[in-house]
Amino acid sequence: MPIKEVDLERVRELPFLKTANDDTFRRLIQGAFLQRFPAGTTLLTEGDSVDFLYIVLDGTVELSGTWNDKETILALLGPLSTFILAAVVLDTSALMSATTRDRSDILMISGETLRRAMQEDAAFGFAVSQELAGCYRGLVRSMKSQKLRGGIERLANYLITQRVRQGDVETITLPHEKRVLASLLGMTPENLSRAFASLADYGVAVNGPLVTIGRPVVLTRLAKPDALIDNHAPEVMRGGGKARLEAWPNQPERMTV
Amino acid sequence: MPIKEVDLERVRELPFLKTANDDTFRRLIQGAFLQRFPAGTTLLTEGDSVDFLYIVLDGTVELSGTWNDKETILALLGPLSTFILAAVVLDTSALMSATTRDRSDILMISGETLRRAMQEDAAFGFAVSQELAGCYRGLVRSMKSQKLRGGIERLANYLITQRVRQGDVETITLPHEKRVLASLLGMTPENLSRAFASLADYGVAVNGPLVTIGRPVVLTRLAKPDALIDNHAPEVMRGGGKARLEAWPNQPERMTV
DNA sequence: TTCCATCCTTGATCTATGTCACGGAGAGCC
DNA sequence: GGCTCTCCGTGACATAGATCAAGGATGGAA
Repeated sequence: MPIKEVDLERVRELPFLKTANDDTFRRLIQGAFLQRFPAGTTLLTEGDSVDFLYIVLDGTVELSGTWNDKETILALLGPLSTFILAAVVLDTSALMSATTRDRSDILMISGETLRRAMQEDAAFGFAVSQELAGCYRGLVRSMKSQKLRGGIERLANYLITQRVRQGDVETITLPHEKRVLASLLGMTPENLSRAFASLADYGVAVNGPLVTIGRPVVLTRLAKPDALIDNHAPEVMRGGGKARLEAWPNQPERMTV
Repeated sequence: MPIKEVDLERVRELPFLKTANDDTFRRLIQGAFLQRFPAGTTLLTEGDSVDFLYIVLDGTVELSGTWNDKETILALLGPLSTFILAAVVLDTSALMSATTRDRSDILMISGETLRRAMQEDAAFGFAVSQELAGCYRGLVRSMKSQKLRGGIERLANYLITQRVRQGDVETITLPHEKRVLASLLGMTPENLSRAFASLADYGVAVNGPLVTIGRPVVLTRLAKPDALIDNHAPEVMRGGGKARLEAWPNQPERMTV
């Protein structure tokens, strides 16, 4: 699948490619592939050695890990996310599997070329560091959420984050199947159902993939969102008024769709 | 506290400084401080803006996060670990608090200088990327352990990792108080006690900070260690023989003490 | 020595979460 | 319509983990 001019322009706008000089950019693109995959395609299995940096141009990619016949989803990535960057930088094997959830257009950049470019174009190398730092901080946030909050609280905060991202609407649309969401939030589908049921007391009404947040203030009081865990970018949080809610800066961090 | 020549040599050996050119190294050190802190000193509180990259030269530093009056330990760092690198690279505020657990010697490098150096010395910038990538992968491992394993399994794997790192000895020494270990493993101290008690059936005997692993094979059968979760570097795993145990490469990743 | 503080352990109990089983709603198909 | 499939919700139950309370061990400090 040829790389279209319009795709190139989109990719060029990625933060970690924006500061690269034209020469670096050209080199990276020259050895790159753009491929369209159907839903459910396994792009990478954990343990595989990694030859490419992947960039989601369209669709959704799920990053997951397994152990002892159990599986968990670690992140869901939408357009213009990179993944497997850390493994590429270290030229080692992947710790996570990557699977498409929708039909997806994926740009694959040669890992070898990327590493060489980083060592020759310092501005580009710095931008990659920033991208990695963003991924790292995204994971720190997930980890804190996982260890410090209970299931209902994780769900409540997820809903609030979605609400902000979807433009403070009253009714949000869950972007994924509920069993996928359950795994991302670290619980079973059965428990997610029950968590939704519990949130009815806080003004949350569920209708298929549509979730109406009738009393955002009440839900927020339960969720206690925190700027150091929840990344509500690009919108800024209003209301609430507690210490940590006062300043809610945009974080240039990876967003988990 | 003046920076001694011997300290400089140790710091120079850090992977992420080894490839830096002499000029870069000199510049980084020039604006650096070496400070000795007593145990229990808070170096950084989550939310603080970050001006320095920290490097543990001696002692132990705990990275923790809080929410809703609960606290959890995210990592315990020993000598020659860096921390808060991601926040420095992005010039943003810290997501974790950092506290000394022992008396500790900490080298502090100006964040501004570091960022400038990265953009001027591509080899150095690349090395920082590798350091960040290692931190990221360490967190991915923790996350998988947290979401996929139960408390007893997490403890069992912790013990096996310690055994490998301490040189395959029969009796290992827990490097931290048990309540600290409990928080790191994501459980309460009470539950850690009970988890130790359960492991008695698998040949584990506890005596204060000394833990004797009488039947490593039996414990390993329970723990099911996995190269994609547990980082047993620098030693290589022997025995076991299951698929994923065959190759257990040394991972150049951050080690959580 | 006695006192006190800290850390750890243990038992009783409660809560959260996982597991198993079942049934309904809806989509696609013949 | 009737079939089958997947996803979702729900009840009954089992298990893991948290909480509360108490007490034992240890190691200073007076």
